[in-house]
Amino acid sequence: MYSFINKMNFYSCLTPEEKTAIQDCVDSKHRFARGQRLTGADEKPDKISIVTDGWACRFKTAHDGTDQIISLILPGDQCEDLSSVHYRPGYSVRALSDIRLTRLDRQKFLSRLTPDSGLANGLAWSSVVDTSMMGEWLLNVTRRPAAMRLAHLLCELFTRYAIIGRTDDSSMYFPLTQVALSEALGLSPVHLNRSLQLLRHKQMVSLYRKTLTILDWRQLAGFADFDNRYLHISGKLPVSLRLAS
Amino acid sequence: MYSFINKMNFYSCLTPEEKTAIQDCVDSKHRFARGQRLTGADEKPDKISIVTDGWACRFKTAHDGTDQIISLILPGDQCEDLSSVHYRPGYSVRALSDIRLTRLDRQKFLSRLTPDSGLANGLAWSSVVDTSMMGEWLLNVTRRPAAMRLAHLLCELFTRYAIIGRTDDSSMYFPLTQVALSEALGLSPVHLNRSLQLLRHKQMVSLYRKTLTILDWRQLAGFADFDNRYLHISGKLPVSLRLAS
DNA sequence: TAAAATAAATAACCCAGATTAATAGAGGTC
DNA sequence: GACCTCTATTAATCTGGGTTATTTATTTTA
Repeated sequence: MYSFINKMNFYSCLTPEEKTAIQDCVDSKHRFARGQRLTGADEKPDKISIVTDGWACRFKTAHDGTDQIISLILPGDQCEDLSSVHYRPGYSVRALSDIRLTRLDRQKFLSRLTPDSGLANGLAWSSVVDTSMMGEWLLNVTRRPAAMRLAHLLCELFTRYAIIGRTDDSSMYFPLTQVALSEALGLSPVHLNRSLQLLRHKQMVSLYRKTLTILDWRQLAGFADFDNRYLHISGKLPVSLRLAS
Repeated sequence: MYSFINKMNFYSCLTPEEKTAIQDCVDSKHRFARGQRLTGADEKPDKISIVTDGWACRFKTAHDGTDQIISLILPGDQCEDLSSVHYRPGYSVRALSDIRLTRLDRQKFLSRLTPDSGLANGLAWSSVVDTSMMGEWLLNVTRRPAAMRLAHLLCELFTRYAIIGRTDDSSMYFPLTQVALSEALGLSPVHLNRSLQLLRHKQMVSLYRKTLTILDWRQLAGFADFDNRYLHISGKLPVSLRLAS
């Protein structure tokens, strides 16, 4: 649960009481294996699910049966928009690695949300960032050529992972298969592989056995035209990542 | 202002007091000519801008200077996410036709937003729908081939226009140039034109002099794989549009 | 109403990325 | 450790959609 509390605390500023209040909302803990579906597009979630370890994604299935990943869920992220908690979300959620998940009691949780609590503020921020990331995702997928698109996603993920304090120097855990990456980027797996080879040959990244290493952040971010402002993290970033673009 | 009140009333249910309260928040009215920029990506809007007549769009500019339209703003829609009102939005807003715009005083408006007012509820819905539309937009742009993509957008727009009561039988005002359409769909103008010709030859639509006519809704919606559930309009739709796919 | 500017339509050619197929690693599993 | 499955890699070929260019409406402006 710390991952979630930390995230809220990052965007806002929680009082100690609020932190324990979140703990009090914990309903249950679960594990899911990679590939398992957590929620369907038609279900209305009655709990709030938070991934505490591992990666998941929201995705939509197209007319031809292929999936488009519309956002990636890292530790501390909710599986569904909080705002959409009453409605069918229109997307499904799937585990991209083995994951641990904590469910919060929706009723209890919402009752904590007095309008100007730090928690409400943190959630509002988090929702702003979600929307903003989705806009950038759209730009990425429609306007950038394949290798640049991949580079941009890697920059985003490394930055997000750094924010939650899980990067190790210039490396990070990276459980996405190339197929998952291709579903996220709207590319064929074959072409995704070609693009990855390109980034490798240019000595920008290394990706091997679920470990991503950024070999040259400046070059990668420049190549990707990565501008982290859309993540709304302003000053709270390690110095090494500030050289963006 | 009725357009906005109607929209809120569609998603929620406003008391007469709430309706006049919205009126009281009106700060100023403006007109903009087609092509004018209303807001930049870096400005924090201190008013809430609502388009009362005409069309606008949110767009982001890519590395190569081309624009990607990320959502279309029809009469009654806000120019910016309400939730992002404190932050740089990350996109710009541009008029796609001559438009009229009403600005609300942000302070006054937000003070009306007691948590369980009909207005707060309407805004929450509206934000859910915005996010949902964006997800579908992403799917549309990454997974559907050009003609289908265009057909899907036309279905969405016709449905949204029907909801706000501005369609005339099977026709509607449609001010988008082919260039604007191509920016929305992530296609080149040339290929957009080819795709439009296809829909015309198949007798699905006619588009001439800013008037779009749906010649065969069933065929168009089927061809586009259009499923209006993502618009969250459930029962409130004219019978003629319910045959969706 | 003529001239200028903008939008639409079409043709010819090109290319980024898709598709198909075949091979080679890696991880699991019994 | 032999077998099976999933993942990654690479090559060969194809195609949807891009690019460039030209012509023909429409609109707008003067």
